[in-house]
Amino acid sequence: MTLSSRPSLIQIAEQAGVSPATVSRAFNRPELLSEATRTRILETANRLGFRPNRVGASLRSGSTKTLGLLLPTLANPVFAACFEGAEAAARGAGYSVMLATTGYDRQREQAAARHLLEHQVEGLMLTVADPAANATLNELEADGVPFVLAYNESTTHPFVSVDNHAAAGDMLEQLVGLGHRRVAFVSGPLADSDRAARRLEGVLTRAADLRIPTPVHLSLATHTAAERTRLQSLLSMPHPPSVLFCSNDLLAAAVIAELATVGIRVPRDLAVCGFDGVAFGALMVPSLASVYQPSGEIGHAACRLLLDALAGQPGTSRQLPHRLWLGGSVTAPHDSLTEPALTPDTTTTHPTTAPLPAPEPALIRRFTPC
Amino acid sequence: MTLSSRPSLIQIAEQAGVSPATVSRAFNRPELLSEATRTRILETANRLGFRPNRVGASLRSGSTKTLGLLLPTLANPVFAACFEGAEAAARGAGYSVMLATTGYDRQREQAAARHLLEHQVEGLMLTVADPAANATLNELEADGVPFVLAYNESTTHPFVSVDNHAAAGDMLEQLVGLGHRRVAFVSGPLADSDRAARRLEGVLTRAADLRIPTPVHLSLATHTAAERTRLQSLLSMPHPPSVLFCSNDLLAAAVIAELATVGIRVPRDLAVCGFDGVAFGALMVPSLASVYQPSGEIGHAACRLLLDALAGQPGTSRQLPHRLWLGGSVTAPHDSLTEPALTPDTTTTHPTTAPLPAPEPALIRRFTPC
DNA sequence: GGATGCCCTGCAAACGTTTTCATCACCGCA
DNA sequence: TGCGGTGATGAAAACGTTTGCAGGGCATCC
Repeated sequence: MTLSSRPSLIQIAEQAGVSPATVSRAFNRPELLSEATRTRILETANRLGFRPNRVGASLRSGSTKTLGLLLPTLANPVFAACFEGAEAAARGAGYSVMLATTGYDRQREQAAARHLLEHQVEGLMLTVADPAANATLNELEADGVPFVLAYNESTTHPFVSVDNHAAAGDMLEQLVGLGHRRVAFVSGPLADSDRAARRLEGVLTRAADLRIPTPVHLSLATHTAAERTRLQSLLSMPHPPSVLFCSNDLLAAAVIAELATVGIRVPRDLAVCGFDGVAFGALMVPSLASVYQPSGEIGHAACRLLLDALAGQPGTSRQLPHRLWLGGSVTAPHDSLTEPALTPDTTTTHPTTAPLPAPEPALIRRFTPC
Repeated sequence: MTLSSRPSLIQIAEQAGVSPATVSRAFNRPELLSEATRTRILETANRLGFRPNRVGASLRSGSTKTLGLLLPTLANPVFAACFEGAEAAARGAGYSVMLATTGYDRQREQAAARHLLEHQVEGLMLTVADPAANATLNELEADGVPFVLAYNESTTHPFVSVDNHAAAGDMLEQLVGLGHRRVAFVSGPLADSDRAARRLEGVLTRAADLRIPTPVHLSLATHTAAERTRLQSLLSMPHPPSVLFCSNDLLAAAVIAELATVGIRVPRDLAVCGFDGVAFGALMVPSLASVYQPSGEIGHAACRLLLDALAGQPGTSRQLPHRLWLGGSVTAPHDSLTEPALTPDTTTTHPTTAPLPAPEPALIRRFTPC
């Protein structure tokens, strides 16, 4: 019933009649001790409720066994999944993860990175707006802090992502295969996301390959009232797009909701697809067509890459395979019969494109508890 | 270009020609120093790129300025928002948050709590299955570790949540006001979530108050194939429910998707509502009717409560106000004309029930970057 | 001019652990 | 009997910081 704080290693040593060093060894190098002393120590520790103090250990050993993870926001389930993947990988290696979110704000990004470094994280995993020009990254580099990018792609820094260029191209190809010719790519400000920029590029490149009209790019900025009219004016052009390819699923959902308010039905009047493959997209009605990227694995792989680097095994950047999920939000355009459709075998194939397995049969299960 | 790790406070002291103590004070108690020495130290620190080592500081001061947050999963945006709220509150007070997820697993819960405590977090915020009987909580209590529950309600432990009982009752009342009489409450196993249990209770109590037939409870467990048929058999009863009240939004979305596969349209054939008020619910078409709970603020308030307790100002549990969001997934039942509707003023009113402000006009903005 | 007090700074211990080095007992072997 | 080796443990320093205590300098006041 005492509120006495837990005993330290020293008290265990005294109680067990050994030196502090021996107690330490009982936990970290048990093979060095005799059976007898080891069990005696473990028993005393148990009895007194000993809990090793990582702060002391970290200070002395110079290793906190902790990694930092810097993400834009957890409101996007993509990043939430990334955290869980990274955390699992870290835990598997005896490491902890310290998470911080930036809200897409450069100031907070830098502040958070420094904060994590003050906590002596041994390395960092992060997603930034544009790795090619990023103050935080430069600082890390200058400091010699090991780090790995997640979701970003870079020629100069280690990263884990999907091949955004190819993935977006693959989705476009599917759309074209369904008969779509007039495509609009919808995104936020490209300066805020190199992913969106690459996806747009991928769409444009593949469109040229497939010889369809150059897709329109609609970049929605902050001010929504105005953006709403821009979206509508896009759709009231003489030859409006038959499909909107949104740079991420959250945006796609928002766009679909927006369209609904002006009476445009998806996919009947207009097809819409997204990018990310978030779980709730599969629950939408119709389900959201999307490019699935394995977020949990991205986090996991980024963490592994970082851990390997810390262990002196630098490893190499990875592009994990994406999958196309052709949900009900995309169908053939209603005027598709009036335009010649490409035959499937004129389209190029990509090794990373594979049909997504049947929709998760146990979604209910995963969402049941709370 | 040197990979030299950052200098310690000692090097700064040497360079600036002062004692380590003075350097420490330059950062923590600057008012104690003369203008001259303070600026000299700060300059040297800046020049050498000094970064205070929190591990050393924590060890000496006995305070890590870090709190633990233990949540079931980030896959549910409710908890993601909770983290961001808690993190903001902590940051505002100079604290950090260390997050761990349990995946609704008791073993992991306990392990994670211990892990956080080894990291010397000064207190814990957590969401558990049932606070009335929880090994982790008992251990914390026995250890005298300060903690605050989030989302859980408890008579014996401090918590921050909404009034689940009243909130669910209020939603039921709205449904009844629309003409619904046959209600089914759908949840996961109640043992996994005291929130769901309280919501069910709230529904049953209010149903009795309003003198409508006792709502049916459908508890969906793990095995989905079987659950699917249970759901369908519920709907093929002689007098099937006209509305499904799901214990959370993710479940509601999954149920709606499930219904769609068997040709049941929402809300035309059956109304569905959820609980949580997650952002993507507002983006669904039709938008998901739900009980909105302020997750960010729950996290924020829980953190404040914990911080106050650490500061010796114990504070009291809080139930934050909920809001009803009457999305398009709920309309009057198609047979409502055949049944007498209660007049609005026969229904009781609750202070925490207030109409939700117009749907977030800038949803697109929030989801644009990635 | 000496006592008083305040402002600024330094000394040194302490936080809890890890780790290097040394010690000691004991065994086997020549 | 002596010697090298091995296995088990201890002594003590170190990690980077904070903080109680003390002291020196300087001004103020009687």
